[in-house]
Formats: sequence, C-alpha cells, structure tokens
Amino acid sequence: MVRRKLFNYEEFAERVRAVVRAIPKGQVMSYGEVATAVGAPRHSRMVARVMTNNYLPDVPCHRIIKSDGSLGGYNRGGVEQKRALLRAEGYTG
DNA sequence: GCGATGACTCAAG
DNA sequence: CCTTGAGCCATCG
Repeated sequence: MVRRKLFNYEEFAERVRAVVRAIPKGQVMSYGEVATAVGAPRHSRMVARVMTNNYLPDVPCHRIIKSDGSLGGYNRGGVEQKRALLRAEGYTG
C-alpha cells in the first residue's frame, strides 16, 4: 500500500489529535515534540495550525506548549486559561 | 507562482 | 526580558 498521499492536513491533524489526546495529566508536549511524534519534526507550525483551526474537546490542546516552556497560545479563553488548566493538572512548569 | 502570515524553533545580542 | 534574523513549511488571497 502506498502511503505517500502527500501532506494531508486531515490525516496529519488526526495523528496530532491522537498524540495530544494520549498526553497524561500533568504532562505537556511542545509543538515540535508532537510534530516529531506524528513523524513530522519539521511541521511544528502545522501542529499549531491544527490546534488553532481544528481543536476538539477530546483533545487537551492546552497541554501543548512551546519548546522553551512558554504556553504559546490558546483559542479557548486565552493563555491565562491555559496556564490555569495546566496548573490544575499538576504542571507547575 | 508569489508574498504574507503563523498557538514554531534555534541562536545571538 | 525582548528583538532580530534565519529556517522551516502549509495555507490563503
């Protein structure tokens, strides 16, 4: 089976969702880490795009932060909310 | 095809 | 701490 299929945003998004959904409580991953986890270490920005445009309540997108520990952003109430969620889960940074 | 944009990343000042 | 600059790559007009 040929799995070439060019860069399918949806396919990519699905993998991202799966990975993000699998992040344990109190644990976070950077965009680059997630991108690498789905097999696309160069697509850190695509991960971000997936979150921005296609986040789901099943996906704890708030567990996705920048590689340097910053929160980056959040489309569900702002970075403040994101930080609060992470702190509530045990992530002190 | 091009230029601008972006929840990115790394390095340097 | 913040700003540039460079790299990376999909998306949009």
